[in-house]
Amino acid sequence: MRAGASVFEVPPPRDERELLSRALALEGRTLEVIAAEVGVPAPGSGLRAKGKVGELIERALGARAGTASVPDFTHLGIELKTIPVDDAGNVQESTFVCRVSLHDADRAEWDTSAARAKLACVLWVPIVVPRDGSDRRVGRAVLWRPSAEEEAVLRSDFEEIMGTIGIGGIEGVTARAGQALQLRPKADSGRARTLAFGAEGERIATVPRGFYLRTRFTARILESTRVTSPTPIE
Amino acid sequence: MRAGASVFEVPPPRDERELLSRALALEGRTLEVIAAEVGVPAPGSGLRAKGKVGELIERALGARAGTASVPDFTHLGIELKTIPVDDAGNVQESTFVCRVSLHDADRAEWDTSAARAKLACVLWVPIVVPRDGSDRRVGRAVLWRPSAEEEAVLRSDFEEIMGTIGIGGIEGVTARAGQALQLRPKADSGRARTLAFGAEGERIATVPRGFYLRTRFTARILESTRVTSPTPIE
DNA sequence: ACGGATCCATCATTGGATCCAG
DNA sequence: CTGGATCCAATGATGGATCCGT
Repeated sequence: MRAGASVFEVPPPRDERELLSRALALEGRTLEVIAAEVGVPAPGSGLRAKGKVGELIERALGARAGTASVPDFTHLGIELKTIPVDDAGNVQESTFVCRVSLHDADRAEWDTSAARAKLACVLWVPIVVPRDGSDRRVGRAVLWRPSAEEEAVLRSDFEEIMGTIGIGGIEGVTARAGQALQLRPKADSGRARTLAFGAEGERIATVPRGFYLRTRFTARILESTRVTSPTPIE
Repeated sequence: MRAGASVFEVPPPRDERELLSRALALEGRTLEVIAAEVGVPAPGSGLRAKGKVGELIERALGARAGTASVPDFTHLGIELKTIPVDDAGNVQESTFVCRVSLHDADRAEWDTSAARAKLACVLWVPIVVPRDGSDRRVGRAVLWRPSAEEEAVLRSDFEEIMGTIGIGGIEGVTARAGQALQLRPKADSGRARTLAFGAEGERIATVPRGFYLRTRFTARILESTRVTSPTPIE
């Protein structure tokens, strides 16, 4: 217990096994309980809490959220993502992946992209949000690496979207493009602007964008490892 | 040309081939043109036209719609269904199959049901409804008989729904039941009533119901024979 | 009441906008 | 400006209601 360090601070996990085992140990605990254990105020529900949950779980697993420029478990090559699910385990939201640089999209390649690096290995920690408004709890964590099929879809989406941006078509790209990966605004407001190029090569100012995983893509990842299978015939 | 008969009257088709060939020949024609050819006023678009389109196509194919108690192509064992689709060929609506007798549902069996008979062989005639409001046209007709898999789904839905009604559970059956076949009101208004039985065997008055095919089930039937495949990866 | 269907208010989905801390 | 995400108004899907002619 050194001066200046919280008595509750969790050390970084030494390896993948330790990280996963810690994450699995959180299953069933409410966010309030976990917050108390790591010594931070409990994140409020709803407003004023975006991003707080992710930071709480990072801290609980030893990522020392918000204290340095080295987030998540970079030393293990693992990305942490919390993901809201309902009582039945259904994924409720899309997942932010990374920002997209619009001004040099013509040189982007999937194999060397930030998107691919972020998605190479993800520790998914479901946050169960009960419909009746009772306390949020942690669900069963899943450590995921894309299958060949999944990566093929991601690559295809990436190339389609970046290709369109690369030829000056950013203004024609909506969140409807992409089976798994989609492009959406990533800014504090719709008035934020960043540099891009138009169809004639002219400089244009447009809202910053980021890649997101569609809800249904993440849903499949979590379903494939769920204990009770809902057997969807359709 | 006999007295009393329309000069435009189409004779009944002699066989399946002739019927299908006539239906395929309608592809691309607008409803207005077909109406003029068979000598009836063009069905209005939207309101005041429910059912009119089906009767127009019946007449154009030789079913003599609305003139007798023998509709469709009973002599060939073929049911005609017009089905609205958008410009891209996407099915827009569910399809009425038949009314359901609620008071003797406990004795109903799929093999001898009106629903199975109606769906044994269907000539689907797509009606293309352009989004821009331009004239409706006939699409490419499809003659369909359920595959073993399709019939298994239909049978399962039928048995589940009729089973529930049979034990007095009609008031618990909503249009959410059934993968392919669903039960919905079939009446001129929500105040119409017919005889059924409740959970204690008591007589109850409830809104008349009918079987309908879900939009997505019909969509698959038409997709499976569509020339240009949209390649849905998901 | 039956047989031909479509209409439309309500619910579910989701694309685009936004929130917070460092 | 970045990394952590959720919010919510507008669009889409569909369950229940309805329309017409015989």
